[in-house]
Amino acid sequence: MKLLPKEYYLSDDVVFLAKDLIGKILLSTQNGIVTSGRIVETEAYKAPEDKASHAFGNRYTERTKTFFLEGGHSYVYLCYGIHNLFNVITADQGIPHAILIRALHPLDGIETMLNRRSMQRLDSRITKGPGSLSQALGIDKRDNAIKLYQRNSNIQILDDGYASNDRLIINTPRIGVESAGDSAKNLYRFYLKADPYVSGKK
DNA sequence: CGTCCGATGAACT
DNA sequence: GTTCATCGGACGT
Repeated sequence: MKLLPKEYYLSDDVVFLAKDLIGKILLSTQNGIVTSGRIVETEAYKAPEDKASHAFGNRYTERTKTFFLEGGHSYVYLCYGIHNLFNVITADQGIPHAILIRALHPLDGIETMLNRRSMQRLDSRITKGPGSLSQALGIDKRDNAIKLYQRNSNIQILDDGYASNDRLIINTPRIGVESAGDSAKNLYRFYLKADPYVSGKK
């Protein structure tokens, strides 16, 4: 079980990293309570040329300034006024690439996740979809712009040796970006085939 | 099964 | 005022 080092996030190939993060473990510690899950679905956002990204055209606002931090930081923002969406910033400082984590296969702290999700019984909706997984892991705006590669961080990404490359990873267009013109056609979404926690299906 | 829509806030026209 | 990287409940087939 190894914490991904800062260097891991500095690649300028955000599409490769989106695929490579499949199988890694996202771990959240909130008030001393640990919850975690294996990443089974991601999407790359390759600004400045990507119209689907908040940082399209290097747009720089109070919200998007996080994109311009060095790779290895988190980017958490409020979507549709309700859902906190968790992203990983990649590449060197000043290059606004990001990866949205869209689904997890739950591992630790399932009881806590059930409580946060107001669910009685475990089913795949617990961490299926970017808003749902953030709620399950207790992620909100306080977790924005933190360093994911430090041992004392509330959010960390770990590699336990799970060989995701030996499994079938599907590559498709992204979800919910129809208005992004040609950028919507890019095959920037990755997911583990046959995993029940992948979004967009039952 | 499917489609529709409200919730709710940040950023933009 | 409108749009938006979403979700879940309501209702029709």
